[in-house]
Amino acid sequence: MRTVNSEKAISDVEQKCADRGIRLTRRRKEVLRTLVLADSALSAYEIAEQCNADSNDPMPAMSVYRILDFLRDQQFVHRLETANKYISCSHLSCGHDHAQSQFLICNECRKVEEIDFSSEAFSVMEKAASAAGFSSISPQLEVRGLCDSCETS
Amino acid sequence: MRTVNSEKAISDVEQKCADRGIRLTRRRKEVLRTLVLADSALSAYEIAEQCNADSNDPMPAMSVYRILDFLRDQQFVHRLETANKYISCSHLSCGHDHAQSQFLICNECRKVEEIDFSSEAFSVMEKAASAAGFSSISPQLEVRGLCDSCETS
DNA sequence: CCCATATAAGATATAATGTATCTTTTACAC
DNA sequence: GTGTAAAAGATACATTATATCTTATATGGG
Repeated sequence: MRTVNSEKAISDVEQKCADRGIRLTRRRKEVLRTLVLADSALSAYEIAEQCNADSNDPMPAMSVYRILDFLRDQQFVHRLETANKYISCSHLSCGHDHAQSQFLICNECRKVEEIDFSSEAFSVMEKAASAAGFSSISPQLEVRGLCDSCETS
Repeated sequence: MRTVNSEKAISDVEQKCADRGIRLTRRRKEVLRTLVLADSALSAYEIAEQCNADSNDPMPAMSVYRILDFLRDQQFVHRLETANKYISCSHLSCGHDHAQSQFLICNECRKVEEIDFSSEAFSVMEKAASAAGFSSISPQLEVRGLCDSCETS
């Protein structure tokens, strides 16, 4: 498990949904829970598989995609574009917004860390982008590498 | 066309292959030329399609994948991980190595710019990564955004 | 020059990821 | 309760990619 506070994260999401006037249905909660409990980022089909292992009511992959769209719109889940996988936001229990999301992805063990680059780092990037004709850039960044434990082994 | 020097780029690659003792076969040259002439990044299947439009000898998609592997090994071509597309290196005619490759990708018109971030920008990122337990990170970075011309329209 | 070997290419099947669309069910307001 | 909108189910299919086996081509050593 990625966190000891999985249950709290889920109930915090429930509260946020209530606040926003949207529904965290049973199916959506299943998908969210799967991601919150996962040790790593999962593909949509892996999520479906995991849901099916956990319950008798089969979760079709198509539903997973739809539900991921919803959860991503709400910023509860991120899609890792370089990995075609999905991961729950590490700030589910925070009160404030997390428009920024930077990920470090280990090419060996697939571990993913969601970090906050300094605004300095981001503004350096923005400056370089702007010079190349891109004034507005996405704050989502995926950096591949080796985590320290994979590197030393 | 991305450059007026397409032909030069290709013959420079031929020279590099000769220097490295590897073969730039007809098929490989076809794929490379397609990418060098392309206005944008192409998927493997789009490359095959384009090759087939240009010649009578059908290029199977499987060959494209194999050839892309080769061209990527040699750093003549990059894979855009966030787009599942391929693009020729913008430094085909340079004498020196280009281990680094940073891309700005327009979410609207799909334009791609290959740029060189300052080493300062990269070291800022490395520092943040290192603090999060990733001491070795890949120099390939893909930043999504809107190019200035799409932004204003 | 011819053969042996290695590299490249061809061919086929299939896996993995994702989208489109139409129908049915469920939740919720009235 | 009934009507409406949102969610979920179901099916088909598109796109991207890998695995594997066979055939062709290039290249170096006799």
